[in-house]
Amino acid sequence: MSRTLDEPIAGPARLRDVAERAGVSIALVSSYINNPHKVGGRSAAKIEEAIAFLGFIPNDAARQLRRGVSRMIAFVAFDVGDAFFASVSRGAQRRAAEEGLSLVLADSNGKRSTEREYLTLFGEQRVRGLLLAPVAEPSSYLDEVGLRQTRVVFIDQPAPSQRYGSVSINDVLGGRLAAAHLLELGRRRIAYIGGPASIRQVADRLRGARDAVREVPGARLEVFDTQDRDTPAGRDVAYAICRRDPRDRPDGIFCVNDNIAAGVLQVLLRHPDIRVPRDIAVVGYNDIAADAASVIPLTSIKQPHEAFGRTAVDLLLEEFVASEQASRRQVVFDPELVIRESTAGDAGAVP
Amino acid sequence: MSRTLDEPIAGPARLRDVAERAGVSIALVSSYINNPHKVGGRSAAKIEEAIAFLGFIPNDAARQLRRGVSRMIAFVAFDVGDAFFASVSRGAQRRAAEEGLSLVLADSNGKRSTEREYLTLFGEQRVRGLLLAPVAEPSSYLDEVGLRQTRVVFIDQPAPSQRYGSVSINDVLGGRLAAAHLLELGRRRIAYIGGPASIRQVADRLRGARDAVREVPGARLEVFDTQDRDTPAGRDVAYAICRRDPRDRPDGIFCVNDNIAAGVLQVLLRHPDIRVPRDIAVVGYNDIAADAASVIPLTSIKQPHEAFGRTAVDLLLEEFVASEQASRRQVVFDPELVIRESTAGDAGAVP
DNA sequence: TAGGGTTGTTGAAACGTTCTAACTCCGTCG
DNA sequence: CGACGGAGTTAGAACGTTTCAACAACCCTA
Repeated sequence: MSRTLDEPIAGPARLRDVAERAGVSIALVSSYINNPHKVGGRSAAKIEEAIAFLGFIPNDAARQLRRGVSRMIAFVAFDVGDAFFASVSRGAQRRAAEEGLSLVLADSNGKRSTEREYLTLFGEQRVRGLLLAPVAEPSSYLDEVGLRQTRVVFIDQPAPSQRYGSVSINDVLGGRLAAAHLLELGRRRIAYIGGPASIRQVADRLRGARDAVREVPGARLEVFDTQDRDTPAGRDVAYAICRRDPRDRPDGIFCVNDNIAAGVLQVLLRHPDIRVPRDIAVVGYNDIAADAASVIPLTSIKQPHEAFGRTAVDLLLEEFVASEQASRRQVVFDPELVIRESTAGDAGAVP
Repeated sequence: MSRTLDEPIAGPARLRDVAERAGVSIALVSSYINNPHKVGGRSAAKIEEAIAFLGFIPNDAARQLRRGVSRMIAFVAFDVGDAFFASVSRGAQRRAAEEGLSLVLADSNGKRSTEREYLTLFGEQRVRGLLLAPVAEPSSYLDEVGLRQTRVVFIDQPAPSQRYGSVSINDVLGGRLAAAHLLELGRRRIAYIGGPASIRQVADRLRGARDAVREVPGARLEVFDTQDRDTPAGRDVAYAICRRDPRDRPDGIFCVNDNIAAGVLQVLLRHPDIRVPRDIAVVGYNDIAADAASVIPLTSIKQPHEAFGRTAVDLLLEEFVASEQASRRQVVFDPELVIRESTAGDAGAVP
C-alpha cells in the first residue's frame, strides 16, 4: 500500500510522501502548508526540501472535501467575449483575487441548456459563489442545481427574488441622459435606433429617452426598431435616413449601443451633404467604441464596467457572512454621459 | 453523527441521507446514480423519490478524490474577450461537451503572475486537460505547478517542447496569401501595416508578404511599423498616407489585423480623392470584421476559429490515452483568403 | 433436488486532506 | 523541587464518494 522511498512515485506526490521523506508526521506537513510559522525551524527545512524534491501539489479535491468549502467563484454569462462582460469579469477577477478567491468563467453561449450544464457543474463543485448573467428569465432551476448554499448574484439583471443579490445599471436614466443631451443641443427631431423591445435594456433606454423628449415642447421621438443590435443594423437604418428628404431627417440620433452607432456614423460620414454633428448628432451607449469603431469620437453613455464587477464580488462576500434568509442587496449603478465630437465640436475632416 | 429522518438536514444532502430515506444501502444509491439501469425497479423508484425530495447533488470533491480524475478542462488565455480566443473557446467548448467534459475559462489578463495563479489553481484541481495561450514564452513553470499529469496543449503558439501538443496557424502563409492577392490585382506599391515585430504573428505575416513581393519584379513593399494593433493605429497610418502626394501612396495595403484595416478604411473612405479599391485596395487579417467595423466589406485572411478550438480538444483527448513520454502532435492550420469589396468590385457609394 | 447462473444488493475499504485532542519536551515560576 | 505553560509534534477520526468482493435471492437446468 504505502510507497517506499526508493521506488519512484507513481501518481503525484501526496502529503504522506512528503512526510515520509521529511521524517515527520503527515499532520505536521499539513500544518506547515497552511501555517508555515507554526512549525519549528528544523522540521520546516526538511519539509521544504521534501516538497521541492517531490514537486508536491496539494490535492484540492481532498482539501475541499475536508474543509467543505471551495475558494472558487464562477461567472456564467451568455457571451463572455462581449466587451461589457469581458471588462466586468476583469473587475470581478481583481476583487476576487484580493480576497484569495479565484474566478473562473463559463460561456453559456446564449443557450439555456449550456447554462444549465454549467450551473450543475458548479453546483457539484460546491463553488463558493456564482455570478450569473442569465440567458433568459431564470426560472426555478437555481435550486434544483445544488446552488442552495452557493451564493448567487445576478449581473446586469434584477434578481428574480429577494433571495439573490444583483448588480445592474439604471438604463432608464441612461436613455434619459442621452436624449436630454441631444435636446440641450437644440435638437428636436430625435431618433432612437434599437430593438427588439423584448430586451429589457432596449426597452428601458427607450423609456428614458421618451421621458426626456416628452418634457420638451416641440420635440418628437421617432423609433427605428431593429432586429439586431450590431453595426450592419446601424448602417441599414442610416441608409434609410440618408434616402429621405433632408427636412425629414432626424437631427439627433440615439443608438441603443455603440455598435449600432458605429454603423450609423460610417454611413453618415460618407454622405456628401451631411455633416456630423452639424446636421445630425449621434449618441451611442456603452462607451466601448471609444477607441475602436469610428472616425470621429463617439458621444456615449458610459457604464461602470470594472466597478460593476468589483461590486458584484463585494455582494458575494457580504452574502458569505450573512444569514441564509437575509434579503440581498440590489445595487443599481447610474451611468454617465461622455461627450465627444459626434455631438459636440467639429466633425474632423481628413487633415 | 448520523442525521435522522425527522430533523431537517443541515448541509446539503449526502448519499447517506438518500440511502436512509430510500431504505437502501449507500452503495446502491451510488450505483443508481452512475448506472441507473443496473438497479432494480423498486429500489430505483424509491431512490429517485429520495433524491428529488432531498434535492441531492453529488459532491464533486468527494467523487473526484475517489475517482482520481476530473471531468473538467480549462482554457487559460491572456485575453478571453478577444474575438479570436472567444470563438476558439466556443469551438473547444462544443467539442469538450461532446465528450462529457466541461470547459472553464480563465483570463490571465496579459499578466504572468495571474497566469501562474490560474495554472496553480488548475494544477491543484487536477483538471483533466489544459489549453494554454500563454502570456509570454512559457518557461519551465508548467512542471512546478502540478500539471505534470495534466495534459497541456498550446494555443496559437508552438509548444516549447515536444512534451506538449500545440495548435497554431501558418501566419507566413497568411501573409503570403494577402500580398499575393494584391499583386495579382496588379498592385505594385504594397504597404504592410503592423507591429511590433517582436510579436511572432506580426513578424511571420510580414515575412510571408515579403516573400510574395520579392517574387514579382517591380513590386515593392513598404512597412509601417505600429506600436499598437488597434483601430486608432490604423487611422494614424492612413492619415499619413493621405497626406502624401497621390503618386507616392501605396495602391495596396495589407494590415496585420482587421482592427487596423478598419481604421485605415474609415479614413480612406472619407477622403474625397481616394476610392477603395480603385485607388487603394485593403486587406485585413482574422476575418472578424466581416460584419462589424467597416462600411465596405473587408477582404481578409480567415483563420479557422471553431475548428481550431475543436482540434485543440481533440489533441487533449489523444493525449489522455497516449503514453506519458509519447511526443505530441503539433497541428498547423492553413488560413485562407476571403475576397470582398475592399479589394474587388466597386466601392459602394451611399445608395 | 442439487448445482450453477443471474440479478440485485451490501459492508467496508480506500482516496488525500484537515483538525482536534492529546502527548512530549523544556524552561520558568512559585 | 514540583507544578505549570507553551511550543512543537502526532495519532486518528472525519469529509462523501466509488469500488470490490461477497452475499442473498431467485430462476433455470440437469
